[in-house]
Amino acid sequence: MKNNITMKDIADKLGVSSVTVSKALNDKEGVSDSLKLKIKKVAGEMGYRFNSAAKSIKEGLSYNIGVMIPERFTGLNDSFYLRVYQQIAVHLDHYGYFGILNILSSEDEEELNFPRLYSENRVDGIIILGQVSKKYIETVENMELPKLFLDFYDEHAEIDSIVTDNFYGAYELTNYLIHCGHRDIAYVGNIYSTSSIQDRFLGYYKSLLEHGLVFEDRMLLSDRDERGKFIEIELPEKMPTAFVCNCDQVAYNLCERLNDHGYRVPEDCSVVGFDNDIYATLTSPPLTTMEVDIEQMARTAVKSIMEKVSNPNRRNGRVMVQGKIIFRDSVRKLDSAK
Amino acid sequence: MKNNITMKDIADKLGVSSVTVSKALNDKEGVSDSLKLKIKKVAGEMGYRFNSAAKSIKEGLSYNIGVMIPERFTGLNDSFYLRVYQQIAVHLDHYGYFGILNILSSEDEEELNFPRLYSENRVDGIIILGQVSKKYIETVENMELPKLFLDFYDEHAEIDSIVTDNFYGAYELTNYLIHCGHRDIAYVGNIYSTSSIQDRFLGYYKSLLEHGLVFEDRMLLSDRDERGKFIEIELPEKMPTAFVCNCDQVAYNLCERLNDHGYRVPEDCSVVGFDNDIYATLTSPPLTTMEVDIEQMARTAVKSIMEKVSNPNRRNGRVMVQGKIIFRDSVRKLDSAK
DNA sequence: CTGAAAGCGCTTACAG
DNA sequence: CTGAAAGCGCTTACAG
Repeated sequence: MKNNITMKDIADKLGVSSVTVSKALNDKEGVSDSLKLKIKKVAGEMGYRFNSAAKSIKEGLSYNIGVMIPERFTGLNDSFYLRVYQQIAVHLDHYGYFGILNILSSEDEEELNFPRLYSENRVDGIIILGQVSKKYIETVENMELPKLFLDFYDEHAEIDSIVTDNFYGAYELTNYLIHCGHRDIAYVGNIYSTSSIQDRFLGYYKSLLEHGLVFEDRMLLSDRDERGKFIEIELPEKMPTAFVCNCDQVAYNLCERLNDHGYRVPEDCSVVGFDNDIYATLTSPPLTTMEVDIEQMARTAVKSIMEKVSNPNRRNGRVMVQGKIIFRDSVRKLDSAK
Repeated sequence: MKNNITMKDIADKLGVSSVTVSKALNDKEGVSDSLKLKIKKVAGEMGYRFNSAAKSIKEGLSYNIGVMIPERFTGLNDSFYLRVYQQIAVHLDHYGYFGILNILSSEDEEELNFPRLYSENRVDGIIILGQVSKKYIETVENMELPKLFLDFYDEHAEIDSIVTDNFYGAYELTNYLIHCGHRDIAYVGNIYSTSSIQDRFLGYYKSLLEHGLVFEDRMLLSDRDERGKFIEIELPEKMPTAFVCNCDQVAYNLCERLNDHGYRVPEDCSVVGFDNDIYATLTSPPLTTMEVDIEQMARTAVKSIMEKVSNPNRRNGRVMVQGKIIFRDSVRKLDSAK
């Protein structure tokens, strides 16, 4: 133990009790204003630092929230989750909380180990950021702690979740294309790969249906194999006038491919992406896309987990966070547009 | 307080004392192997979770390390520091530690406030990740805690630091260009902007000197204004055969600019970058560049801070972490190359 | 308005 | 090999 200054030290110096010091420093009632002031002043002078561990042990609260990100989402170009985590940290701060990052190793996920965060009682709640295996979801369910899925959900698990509104987002983007006069619109993505890709496809599909447009098989282009590895996108014989891509990176790949085949964006084909990540600004022209509202997701997640910490029975169900369309120059307004 | 299971509960159940339970669970001496086993078994069955706060208060250690990142480095495309933080978290785990992220708001930096991390005694040490203001460096110096600068240093401050070997990295890259037969090599970067840009320039310069090449003013191209905002790079009248860029993003910008002017990479001009970030793979052809070894930086930082936690007088000085050249296709071997 | 006592859950000497 | 006692720094009743 370093020779830290404690409340007792301050109390001794001023000839009062440590109870009084505690009350003064926490702005509680029962200490005269003048004494409070004097105590705070001396505390400052002595370089007193509050010992949060002592408070924790009394209250049974750590004032930390754990954020678990599966290892596989932390690759080089995958900074999305890290940015979410960062926003979470910022918002936790408003509640006097801190965020502790726990990368979930593939091994622990496989072996269904509890995270150390949990078994050492380091946190008052856990946010699982990024899809974990079905099996591991059960492990999470067994943790006696407020918990929250962020950016994914499980239809069976009784755990609150917060996700981007993929369905509505793709629906809106497709509506926009139709509004611009497009009638032959393709969707790019392997819809069996992830639930977001599938949900975004369904939003696209709903828009088609609502506008009386017929979906044909040739309008669905795959972008990756079953293991998630990107493949070369096969352009259809009869070219659509517009493409809804399941994410910006794929939109970027598509643009490259279109250019290679002599198609120009947006003169010959219009393209929209999803995410508004770095790839959206690397094409020329930059992409019209759906911005995932990271800040809002983080804010909502923090609010939800804090509610659950103060009331463990609180249920918020599945919350959708809406994005917003970023209009850029990758969509052409056809003459047929009204 | 939630109705948590404590060591006392396990002790009562087995008719032993909590001291014995503590010893057993911590694999300390003084408990028979059979009792140890039994205690561990019961602990598991009862879903016992260790209360780290209680340990903290006894030992005066939180088993957390704080990582402070100035707010301005956490922008959209600036995931570098977040990736470093993530690696730090992974390595801290090996020591039984966790990482707590504290974004340093511009306001706190301006007003020279201690981070809450520190004033609440939440961590055993602090890693400052990313350059903070001169003034704030003094504030950091006043914190009575092991601390470490990561990815920057201050010539005056008596604080250990870990940085990429910018100087040697640029030196090596330039050597490589010369080895490929280039004699007229420009450097791209505002050398008054940051110390890394300057250090990289000096490495480039050393290579020129060593090879008897003369540096001319026209060979220094600025890439940003005094406020760090990228500007359009002005190509010199007499074009060099190769460019050393202070980072990949600038190399990317330069390639665009070269293409616009009808120069092809690497046929007409060779280009090398620095960082090996996403921009290095977005040019065509992809860039030969210096990979900053994030993993190594994080590992070194964690090792250093842990040493300082166990021995507060430990000084490691300024440690350089070497990168390695990633060879790709943006450099042409000239015929004059030996 | 002020403080003595008890307790949070654990660990560290020390005694048996 | 086992355990009673004390203590880490704080807060929460409760008494004065």
